[in-house]
Amino acid sequence: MTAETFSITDLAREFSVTSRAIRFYEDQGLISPRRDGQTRIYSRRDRARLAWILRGKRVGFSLAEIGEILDLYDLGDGRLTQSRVALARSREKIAALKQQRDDIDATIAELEAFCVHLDEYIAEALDAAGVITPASS
Amino acid sequence: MTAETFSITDLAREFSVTSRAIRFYEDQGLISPRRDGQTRIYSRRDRARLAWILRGKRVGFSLAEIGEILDLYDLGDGRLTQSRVALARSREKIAALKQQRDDIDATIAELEAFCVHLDEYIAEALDAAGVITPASS
DNA sequence: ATTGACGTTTACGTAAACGTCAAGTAGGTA
DNA sequence: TACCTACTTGACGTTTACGTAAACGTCAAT
Repeated sequence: MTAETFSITDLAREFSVTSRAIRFYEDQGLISPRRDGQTRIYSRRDRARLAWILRGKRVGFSLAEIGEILDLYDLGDGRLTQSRVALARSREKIAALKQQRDDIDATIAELEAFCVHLDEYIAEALDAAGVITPASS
Repeated sequence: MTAETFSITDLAREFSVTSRAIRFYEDQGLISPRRDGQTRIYSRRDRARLAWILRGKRVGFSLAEIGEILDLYDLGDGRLTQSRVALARSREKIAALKQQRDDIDATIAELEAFCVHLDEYIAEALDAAGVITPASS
């Protein structure tokens, strides 16, 4: 079974980030590991948060936005109004992400079409040079 | 039919960016409109490049990366080696984009699940307060 | 003739997300 | 005891992508 707690370098290695970055996320209020004296000790929950942070980054969220989202997860008191706000915010994020996914799909499509052109061009160029290409038999 | 040429503010308005940003893209070598004296005049090709730039940004490319990609499109002499490089680079970008799309899908799924929880929580809270909710009849 | 809208360049400012020292502590090992 | 390693907190540096202000030219309308 995986360990219950982790050091900062454990997490740094596991997620391929520097410990400097992890401390920075803490400065920004995104993680709050407990301490043993000065030393930070990360729980699995902290580890999960870090994973969220990093994926959020890959998806294009700023650290501030990631902070907001993580806050939404910890409603704490679970007040009704707060839940509603969280719901609205979450749906906004979802809409933004869907838009972004469409952008990505469009970009992929365009690049793939471009690859096809390149393929054809390369095949022709080789063909013109008298090289036998797989599809030109 | 749409105009053949555009001013910087035309494009700024159309794409909701500042003219400052557009000039900046020019500084970075991403667009090179022709000039009438000092004044920039953008062709439809320039406009298309700008659209590419902005979508590239939304997708998470840096301006430098966008520059690379745009360069790939203008092979110019169309040298064989260059085409092969372009092909390889394009496929790398495509792979990265697909990875990113998966990240986005995962994030959307997580947020949607969270929304479901919130919905349930809100319904329960209202129910407990004696409010009649649509699904609790 | 002046105002206003639009354009230009040059140059410094800024926010985000860390990198990179510097300088010190705490604990284990040779 | 000396040293090494891991960890800590500042604090300044860096890159990216523009914002913003200064100072000016151009042209149409009032």
